[in-house]
Formats: sequence, C-alpha cells, structure tokens
Amino acid sequence: MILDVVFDLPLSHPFSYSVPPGLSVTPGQRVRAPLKRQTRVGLVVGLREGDKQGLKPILGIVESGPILSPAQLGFTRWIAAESWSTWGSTASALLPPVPRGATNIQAPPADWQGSPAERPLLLTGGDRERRLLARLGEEVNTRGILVVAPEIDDARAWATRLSATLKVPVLRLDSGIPERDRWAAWMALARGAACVGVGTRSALLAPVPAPATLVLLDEHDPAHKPPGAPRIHSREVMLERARRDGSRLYLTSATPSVETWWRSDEGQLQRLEEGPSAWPPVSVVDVRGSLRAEPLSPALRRAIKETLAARGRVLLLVTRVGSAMACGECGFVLRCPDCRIAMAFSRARREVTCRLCRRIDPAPEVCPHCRGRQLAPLGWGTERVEQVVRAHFEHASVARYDAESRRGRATARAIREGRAQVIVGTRAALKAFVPRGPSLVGFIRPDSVLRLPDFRAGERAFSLFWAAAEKVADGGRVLIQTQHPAHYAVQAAVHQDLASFYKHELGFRAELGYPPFRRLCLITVRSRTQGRAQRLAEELARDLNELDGLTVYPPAPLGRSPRAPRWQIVLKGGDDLPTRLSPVLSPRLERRGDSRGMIEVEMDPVDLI
DNA sequence: ATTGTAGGAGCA
DNA sequence: GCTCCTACAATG
Repeated sequence: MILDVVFDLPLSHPFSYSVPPGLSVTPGQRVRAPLKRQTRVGLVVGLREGDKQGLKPILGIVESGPILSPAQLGFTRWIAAESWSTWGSTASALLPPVPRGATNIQAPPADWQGSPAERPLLLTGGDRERRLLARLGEEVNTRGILVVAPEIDDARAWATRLSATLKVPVLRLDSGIPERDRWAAWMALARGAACVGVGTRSALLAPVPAPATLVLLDEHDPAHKPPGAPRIHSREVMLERARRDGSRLYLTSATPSVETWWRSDEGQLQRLEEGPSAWPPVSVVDVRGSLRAEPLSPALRRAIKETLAARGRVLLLVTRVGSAMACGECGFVLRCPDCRIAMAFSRARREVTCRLCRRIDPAPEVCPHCRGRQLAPLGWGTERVEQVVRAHFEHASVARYDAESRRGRATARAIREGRAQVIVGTRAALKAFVPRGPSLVGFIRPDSVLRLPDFRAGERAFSLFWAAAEKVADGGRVLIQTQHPAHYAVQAAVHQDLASFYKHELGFRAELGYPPFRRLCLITVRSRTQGRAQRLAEELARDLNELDGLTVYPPAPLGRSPRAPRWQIVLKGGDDLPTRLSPVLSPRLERRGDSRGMIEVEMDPVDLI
C-alpha cells in the first residue's frame, strides 16, 4: 500500500510513503513522516496499490484512527480549491494542533449523516441573541451544536453563556485554551461524549454529533476571514458544510454582509426577523466647513456635558488610531515616500509610520516643504481627541481604548468597573462595554471610513453606526459628526432602516460589478526588485486576460518600498472564479522557487486597500 | 517552508 | 585556488 500525504506547506502536491509492517493507516488519518531530513505531521489523503520502490516509510501515526471522515476529507479539498490555498495548509489550519506526548487515543471518524437539507437561517434584530439561545435550548437534546465566533473573546463569552443557558457541558475549541484541551475537546465531540462545541475559525470542521446545528455569530465580521490559509470567509465554509451534511445553520448579525442580505432576498436563506426593537435617538451634526481645529462640535460638547451630569458614560469613537501630520502654514501633508499615503503620527513615540509598508520614521520638527514650525497632527486620532476632551472636561475621568495598545486591557477593566467616564476609542471599545453600553456614543468624524477608497466603505461605516445604536444604554443617544449627513449609511442608521441601506448598497454594487454580483480576486506578486515584480505581474495579467469571463485590471504597484516590492492585480469573475483561474495559476504555483517572485492569491478579499 | 547544492563573484 | 553568496531545485 502507498500513502499520499499532504503537509502544511505551500506545495500543491501530496507525497507518497510506504506503510511499515504492523501499522494500519487510513485516509483522513494524521501521520508523522520524514520529509527532507525532518519529521513532520501530515494528513493521509489517499491510499493506493503500487510499487513502493524508493519510497520512505512513515514513522508513525498521530491519532490511532482518522481524524477526518472521507466526506470531511473531500470537504477540505473543496475549501482548498475554492480559496487557492494548498490542501495541506488548509487541513492543518482546520484541525486541532497535534498535542505533545501520548496521542494514542481512539479518534473514530466523525459520523456525517445526511438529512434533508434545510435552508440556512439568518437571525437579525436587536434580540437575536435571546432568540438564538431559545432555539438552541430546544435543539440541544436532539442535536449536536457548533457555535463559531469571530474572535476568541467572543468564543469565551459564548461558551459561558451557552453552558448557563443549555445546562450541558460546552467545550471550547479555540486557541484561547491550552492545545491539549482543544485536542481533547475535539475528540470528545467525535466520540459523542459531548454535544456542544464553541470556537473560532479553527473549529469550522469540529465533529459535533449529527444531526448538527451550526451557528456562525456576527457573520458580517471581517474577523471571519483572518490572514493565512485557508483564505476563505468562515461563512462560505459554514454554508457549504451545512449543504453537504444537511445540517441546520444559523447566521446571526445586526447588519448582515451585503452578500448575505442579497442571498436572503434571493430566497437562498430564510430571514428570521421580528418587529423593530427600541432605537435610541441618532442625530447627525453637519460639520462641513468646521472641525479642522476642534474635534468636538458645540452639539457634541453639550451632549457630553449633559451625559456626565446625568452620571452616564460617554464613548467617543474615532475611526483610526493614528493621525496624519500636516503643516499649518503651507498645508503640506506628510506622506510615505514609498506608498504616498499619509503617515500616522504617534506623539508619544515621536514617530510617523506607514500603514501599508510599515515604514517608521522619526517625526520631523519642521515642515519638510516650507520649513515652517506649524507641523501638527491633522485629523483626529485617539491620542489627540483624548487631550482635547481632558482640556474641555477637567473633572471627568478620561481613558483611551485602542485594541493595538497595551492600554486597551487596562481601559477595558476601567470600563467594566465603571471608573472611566469618557472613553476615547476605536471600534473595539464598543465590545468592552459589558453588559451595559454607554449613554452617549459620539462619532468624532467617521468620514474617513465613508470615503475610504474601497467598495466596502459604506458597509463598514453602516455596521459601526448600527452597532453603536444597539449598544447604547436605555435613554442614551448617538451623535454622528460628519461632512456627509445625507449619506445613505448615515440615514439608514438614523431611521433604523436596514432595508434602505441594502437597497442603496446593492444598487451601487450591481452598477459597478462588485460582490455579490461578481466575485473578486486579488493577486499579489512579491519579488526582490521592482522590475521583476512588475514584469512578472504584467506577464501574469497577460495570461489571465486570455481566460474567458474575467475582468483583469492592469497590475499596479502596492507602494514602492524598496525592501519588499509588491505588485497587485485585481480580478473580477463569476461564481466559478476559482476554477477559472486554474489554467494560469496552477502551473505558476506548481513550480516554486521561481526566484522571479512569489505569487499570493486572495479570493474574495474583504477589502481592496 | 526549508534545506541542500551548483556555480559565479570576490579574495589572498 | 578557495570561500562566500545568491539562484534554484527538491522534498516521497
């Protein structure tokens, strides 16, 4: 017998091994095998007769049985093909890490029983969590349940919530718990010793007992498509899994992705909505022609004052962490010399950094253009807004919250314990308010989000406004300072009108050929020199142009950092885009070590910048 | 990804 | 003639 084994490597082909006597191995089983002078863990994807001349034997098995059933194995191959990730790295990302030490525990193949396919369900509305829990409560005695959250913190919170509500053991499968425990949780589900699992992306294939109920929380969250293989949104994996094994699937979201909303319009999903829940007053402050020198409009200042007087808490949301630097005399904006985007200024570190190429420079003392001394941050980052708030409200306790900084944790605690009265933060700060939200959420100036040169800008901004309105405490309010008061994302949040947002957004997407009407793909070429990257990108674009049914945009440099030259090609195509690319991409990705450059493929990118 | 190797440029 | 570095190929 010959084994075909795939590894967590950017190699598309499997490797063949012989089986030493006395060992029985089946497809879907993990094994240790010699590869290039080292021992690696691989996944057996095939078993065949043949001449084992010249093949090395595998060194041992990891689990004593297959960790994936034949159906699941086929599913991982589908995911890999759909996302242009290799089979091995896809499987590796979706299986529990191999624990050290004794692993000789029986891991029977997951039992996937087909039941009649049900239409997936989309839960929206303010009380969707309560409704979801109620449904899961009804199903827990007859079905296995798998809940996938966008991030570890959410998985942790839901594990607690579920075990309190369902009154059964709930096993965590995310990387917020020790590897050994993750592995054991996976095995316990496979064995049927437990029926409820909660995790993040890495739990997508978790073998909850059939018939299964699958849940994808906050399906619109970009965190469901993190960097790294497999480069596919967890939503697509869940939809396909439900389709394949006849599981019930719930997607939940306050503001579903435009793709999901469209699918429900098309009847592919069933929307479970209830009448509108309570909605706070959402007011808009038109700041056209002002707000250059002052982030707090008189209306926002008044709102903060009133909120503090009523012992409420205030959250001021800024839409980026850093601020650009501009000259007050000549208007010069400090840009990255390579990428030409404005660099973010950190006062504390006296540095400017480029978001795109990560270049870090010391902040200049004088304007490089006119030598003037009026160089100051432009726009409003958390640091500057915090300073301004402190100046205006001397007696209030002000804290800053951004996910990037270490201060985030401390501030989160301050928020929970009610010590902070005014919090200046980014989107992540909203989640830190548990269980009660702030009484006032002020958007300092979300226009940079609305105007982002990206087709998802409107969707992003809308979901942020909506999340804020949902989170606000009883009797609280939301205030949006913007230069685009009539923008449909702003207006839909003001009027609590989901449908009108999607109507506008779908119209715009249809017109310009964006998802869900066409699929996007981003191909990045990296090379040692600009010239090579450019040449390879142009060659690739020429080949792609030969394919039918694609729109190939001309290759463009992604910044001009001499250290890591990158060129990018944007593609549009239909539902079959991944397979369409095969004639061009397969041979190119096959032969590695092509020193001319590295080709990276990102299907269905979440954003284009 | 990682690692071994062939062969060219640089050096005593 | 020898070492070091980079380009490139192979991994079963």
